[in-house]
Amino acid sequence: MQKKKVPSMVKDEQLIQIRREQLIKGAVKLFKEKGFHRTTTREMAKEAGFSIGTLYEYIGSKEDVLYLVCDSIYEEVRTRLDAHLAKNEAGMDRLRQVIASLFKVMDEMQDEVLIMYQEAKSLPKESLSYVLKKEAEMTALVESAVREASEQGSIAPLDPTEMEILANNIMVAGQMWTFRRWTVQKACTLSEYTAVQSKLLLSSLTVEAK
Amino acid sequence: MQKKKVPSMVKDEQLIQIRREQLIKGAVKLFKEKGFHRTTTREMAKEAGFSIGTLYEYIGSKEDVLYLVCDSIYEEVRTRLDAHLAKNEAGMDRLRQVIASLFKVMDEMQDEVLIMYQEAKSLPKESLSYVLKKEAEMTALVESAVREASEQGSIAPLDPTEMEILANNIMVAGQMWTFRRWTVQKACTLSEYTAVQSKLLLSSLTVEAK
DNA sequence: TTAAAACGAGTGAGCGTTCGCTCAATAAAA
DNA sequence: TTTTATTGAGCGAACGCTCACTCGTTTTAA
Repeated sequence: MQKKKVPSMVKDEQLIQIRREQLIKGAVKLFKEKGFHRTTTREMAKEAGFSIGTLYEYIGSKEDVLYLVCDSIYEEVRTRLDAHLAKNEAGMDRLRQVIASLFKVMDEMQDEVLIMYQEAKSLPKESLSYVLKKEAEMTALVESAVREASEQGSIAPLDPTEMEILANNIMVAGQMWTFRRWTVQKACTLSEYTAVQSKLLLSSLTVEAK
Repeated sequence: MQKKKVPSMVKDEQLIQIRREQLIKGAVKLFKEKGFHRTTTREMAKEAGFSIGTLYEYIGSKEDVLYLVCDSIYEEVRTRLDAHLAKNEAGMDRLRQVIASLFKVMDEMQDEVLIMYQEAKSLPKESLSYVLKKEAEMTALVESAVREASEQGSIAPLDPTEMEILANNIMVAGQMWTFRRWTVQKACTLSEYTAVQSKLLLSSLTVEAK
C-alpha cells in the first residue's frame, strides 16, 4: 500500500494517523455524494483540508483512499458489533442477539455500508480480498451462532451448507436493505423492514424456483 | 437521449436497430468483464464490430450505452416474466407463481441483473429515474399479488406500508443473491438459496432491532 | 452521381501523479 | 544570545497520459 516514496525519511506516526482520519472523513462524505469514480483526488485533498501535494505524502494512489475508507468502515462495524455482544448469551438467545445487533449497527451506518458495497469492486485485487476476508470473519461469527442454535434444536436442524447459506442470508439482509433503500430512494429503517418479516411466515411464501 | 447531432438527416431505422443490438450485446459482455467505468468507447465499438466513429453515429455519449444496456436488460426481464405469468392464477397461487417466476428469471439473468445494480448509479439523473420507474412497475406487479393474497386471507393481513415493504422484500431477494454471489465469490443458484429459506420459519429468527 | 454509412487519426479536456520549492520549527554553531 | 544549518510538512504548477468525442475523408450501394 502506501509505500513512502522517499520524499522524507521519518514521519510522525501520530500525524499520519490524524491526516488519515481527516482524509477518511472527507472521503466518506464525498463518496456518499458522488461515488468513488466521480470524486477527484483534488476534491479529496480539499475536503480533508490540505493540498493535493500533501495528499500524496500520505497515500500512494487514489485507490489507497478507497481501501482506507472500506477498511475503516469495517473496523467501525466490527467495533460496534463487539460492543453489543459483550454480554455472552447462548443458544437461541445468542442468535437473536447477534441478528439484532447486526441489524442495529447496519441501520446506524447505512450510508457507510452502502459505500462499501457499491465501491468495493473498484478496489485493486489485493485490497479487495483483504476487505472480503474481514467480511468473511463477520459471516463466520453469524454462522457460529446459527450452528449453536441449530444444534440446540432452537431452529430446524441444518446441514453445513444450509448453515452457510442462512448465515449469508442474515448478513445480506442488512446490506441489501441499505441498497434497496437507494434503489427506491426512500427513507426507511432496517427495523421497520425486518418488522414485516417477523410478522409473516416467510417460509410459506418462499417457494422453490422450479 | 441520443439526440442525433445532425450528422445525417434520414437514417434507416432498421439499421439503427441492428447496430444498437450489436452494441448492447458487446457492451453487456464487456461490462460483465470489467464494469462500465473501465470499459472504453473504443472497446465497445470494437466488440460491436465497428469503429469508434460509427459508434457515435448511433449514440450521443458513453452514458447512452449504459442506458441502452440497463433498459434492454429490464425489457428482457419483463418479457420473460410476462411469459411465465401468461396463465392467470389467483390468490395465493398467483403470489407463489409471481415469486417463483421472478426468482427463475433472475437466476437465468444473474450477470445482467448484477450489471444493472452495480452500474445504474452511473447513469445521468434523467435516465436513472427512467430505469427506476420500470423497476417500480415490477415491484407494483409483485405488490398487487401480495395484496390479493392478503385480502383473501392466504397470508397475514397487512396494512399498505407492510405490503409495500414485503413487495420490496421479495424484489430484493433475487437481486440480493446475485450480489451476494459476487461478494463471497462463489457459484450458487438462487433456488439453492431460497430452498433454505423455505425450510425455516424465518419469522422466528428475525427479531426487531431494539 | 450522390448520399448514406463507415472510418480512424486527431483533439482537447480532465485527472492522477510528481517534483522542486517555501517556510516555520528545531538544532547546532558561533 | 544570536546566527546558521537542517529538517520535514505543506504546497501547487506542471507533466504525461488516457479517453470521450469530432470531423474530413473514403467506401458502399442505389
